[in-house]
Amino acid sequence: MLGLAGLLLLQGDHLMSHHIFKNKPMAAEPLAPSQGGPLSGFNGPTSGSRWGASRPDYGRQGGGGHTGGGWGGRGSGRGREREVNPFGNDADVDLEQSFDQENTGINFDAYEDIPVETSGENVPPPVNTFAEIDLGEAVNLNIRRCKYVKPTPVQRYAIPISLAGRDLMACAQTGSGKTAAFCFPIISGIMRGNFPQRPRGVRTVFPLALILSPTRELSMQIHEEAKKFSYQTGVRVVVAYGGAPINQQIRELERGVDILVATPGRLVDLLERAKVSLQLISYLALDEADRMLDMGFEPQIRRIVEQMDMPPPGERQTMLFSATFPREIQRLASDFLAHYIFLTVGRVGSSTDLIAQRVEFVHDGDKRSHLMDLLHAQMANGVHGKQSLTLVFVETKKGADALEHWLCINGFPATAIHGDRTQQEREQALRTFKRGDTPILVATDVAARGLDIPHVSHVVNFDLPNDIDDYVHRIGRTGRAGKTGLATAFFNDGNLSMAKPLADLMQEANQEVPEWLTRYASRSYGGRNRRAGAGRFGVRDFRRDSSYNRSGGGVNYYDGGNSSGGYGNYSGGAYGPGVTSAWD
DNA sequence: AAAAAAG
Repeated sequence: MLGLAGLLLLQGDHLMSHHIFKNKPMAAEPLAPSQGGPLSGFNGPTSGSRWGASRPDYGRQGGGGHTGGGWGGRGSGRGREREVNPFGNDADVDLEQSFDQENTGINFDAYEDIPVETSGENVPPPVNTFAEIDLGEAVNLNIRRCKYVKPTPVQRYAIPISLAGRDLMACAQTGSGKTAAFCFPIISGIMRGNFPQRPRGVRTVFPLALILSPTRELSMQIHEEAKKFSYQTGVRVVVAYGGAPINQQIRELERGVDILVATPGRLVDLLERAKVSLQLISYLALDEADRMLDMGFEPQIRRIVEQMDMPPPGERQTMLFSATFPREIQRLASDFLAHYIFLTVGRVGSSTDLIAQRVEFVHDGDKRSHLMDLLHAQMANGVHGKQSLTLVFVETKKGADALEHWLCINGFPATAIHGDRTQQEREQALRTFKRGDTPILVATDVAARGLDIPHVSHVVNFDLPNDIDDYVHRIGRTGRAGKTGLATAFFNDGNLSMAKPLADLMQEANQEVPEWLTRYASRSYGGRNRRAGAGRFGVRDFRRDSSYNRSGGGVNYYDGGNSSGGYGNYSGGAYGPGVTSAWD
């Protein structure tokens, strides 16, 4: 390890003789403010210098070659195999069109009303268009290839914050466009930054950015997206997760990695094998942080972030994303972030129009035949096949297998995804489902959050979850990208604790609440699902409430200028199933 | 209680 560090320093010093060494995580002395870089930039103006200084250098040599960041570095002797085009063959179709002329049929108005609040010191103002953000030509091209027309609310706020080098605690739902929000600044920062030449000839790799996410499929999805965003930028993205052959992943890593997307368990494994060093991490993004803690990942995450060789807060840029903001996440935020900006994005109010929610009283023994009725009705309506997928959530892995089998022997092409299936089976299930070969997917909560599967027109809560947040996440798998969706829940005496939160949620979403459910709700069982003081945003910056903000600053806290307009129009719906976007 | 994630 010491030898490695020495080698690294040596190479770094060598590099410094030709280049401004802006980004030096290992340096003991603080960075000069004028050098900007992702590690400073806390005081507004310095962030500008970063751009100014790099601009002449920026643009690089067209495709692939670039200075500083990038996996090969200059003059790398490594063969540069052709980068697979993640957009397919028609990548450059429509590139002539300008941003504002494109129309992909997405219901953009759905995003106008979403309330956004920021707090913290010197919050950079939000942008309204991608054109206002200087992400660079290559990334701009990819934004257009992705057919992104304008930034989602979380992107409008988070990207400028991140580009200014600030740490970010963002409370946003899946589907709000988070992935792009943290990927764009990371990619652009890596392209522009000058990073030390990474040592070659050693078996350890030194990524510059790390993105952690709770499930393997989510990591895969982030990887897919990040590859699109970084196409032809020379920035290399590699994914590592469990259940897949580690040696293959190690080989991928050894071919070079700038951005590493990983699940915590596999990353710890790679770190223990010294295949990966976090010494040069300049950007750290934790996605679905609350989910990761729910899953008991806190020890692994703390191990990765605090007990390995990652630069401390302030020397790296950290972005923490979480749908909720309970105490444990607040602790994580104060431990992992430095002078962070707090950003909270309300749920998409208008998307309540996009998901029709139904609840039916079904005894456990009747669920199968009831599901069959639903599926038959769906087929009678001619909605099946690729354009209309049905996602059925169940409580247990065993239940998932059983239901899948039962559907299959009854002539319904179904597959299943859960944690007891092999990774191969899981990926295969997702593939055949997406393709429409098996238009019915039976899933446990492994598929509840974050997964973006186009054309899911019906989510069936065969077994209701015990947590209303999980319900919101599940039904959010439909009604995406401005399309309408249907969510059906089977309710019975086993779901009494869900009666009130479910009835409240549906009411707020302007859904018809069955009279029998209202009756159950009024009896108010259980208290676990109360969402205390959630209000319009569900969460608030806890620093406002306590003595945390000891500097007594807070001058700009809840600075009206940084809040989006349209609160007046926002029709409550704090728990609306705000999970629609074309952009996550 | 169940789910997820390292074998």
